[in-house]
Amino acid sequence: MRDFKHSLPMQLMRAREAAMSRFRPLLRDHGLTEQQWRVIRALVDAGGADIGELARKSCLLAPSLTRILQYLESESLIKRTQNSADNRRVIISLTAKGRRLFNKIAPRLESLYKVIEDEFGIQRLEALYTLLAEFYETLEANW
Amino acid sequence: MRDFKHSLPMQLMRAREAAMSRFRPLLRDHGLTEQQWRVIRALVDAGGADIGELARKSCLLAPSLTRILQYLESESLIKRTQNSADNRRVIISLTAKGRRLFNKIAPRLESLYKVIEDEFGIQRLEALYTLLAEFYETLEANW
DNA sequence: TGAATTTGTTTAACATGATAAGTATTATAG
DNA sequence: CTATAATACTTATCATGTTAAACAAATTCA
Repeated sequence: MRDFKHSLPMQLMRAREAAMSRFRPLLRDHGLTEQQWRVIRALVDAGGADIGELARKSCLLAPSLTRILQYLESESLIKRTQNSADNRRVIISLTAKGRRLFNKIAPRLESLYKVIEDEFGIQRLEALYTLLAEFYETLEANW
Repeated sequence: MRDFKHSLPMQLMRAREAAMSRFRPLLRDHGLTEQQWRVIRALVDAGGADIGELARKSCLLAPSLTRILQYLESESLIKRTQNSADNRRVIISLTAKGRRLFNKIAPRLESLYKVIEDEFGIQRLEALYTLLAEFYETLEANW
């Protein structure tokens, strides 16, 4: 069998962890987990989205997102609006407090990101992006 | 700020999930989670290892590994041996039952893996491996 | 030697991952 | 119309992720 270290899911995980271990402390300093941050960031991008869309954008499963939104709402970082056209749907958006938190964290994360760009090189990073995008598009297309 | 979809940890996660979603059902059919499988596979590779080594090889945090080993031991898939030279260390190894389970699952996973190789192309897959390895080596070296 | 430190592992607590099942609302077929 | 199916979301349950702290055995060092 293939060498264990030569397992793709493993390699992807290691690479991700190498990057995240640099970002997590900053998020933690602001009382956020990585996943809570993904939700906030997706909301900035979308400017309001129903929960299904938010789950796709933030790469979270619906049950996880449900719990995360309960917490973020309790912290007044997000708010819910009912969609009158479809009462099943709930529209989520950031509060002013949520936006302020984003604005505080985003530039610092960006700085950490630039360090990685410098260390690894923008060209190689772009090559990696491209391969990764092609990879999951290939796999999802043929499924 | 960088486009959200253009976030490296996100891309790595998507790619990993695209691959894992093909493997997980098989593992599940055999009553194993992805992480339990990683431990079994690491043990086949190492043929017996203490918990720290096992944690590194399987990319699991010690607390997770502790719980996983408790489960695998309750299923008689692994066994513990005390290291007489250092009573803090516990040596973990597979039981015959554990090895049999590995032998049953491994070739089927390998088949699924080959499908991915065919879809994405071995060359591109190798290129991806190389970039990923370089990426986390760069990040860990400078940390 | 023996107090202080380090190392290997486990426990605790809370958040998330993963699957299945439940609930309410909307869409669809007959 | 209305029984049925599909959709959007939540709840439930168990396993793992993450951090901090506890614990015991080994090491260091005054």
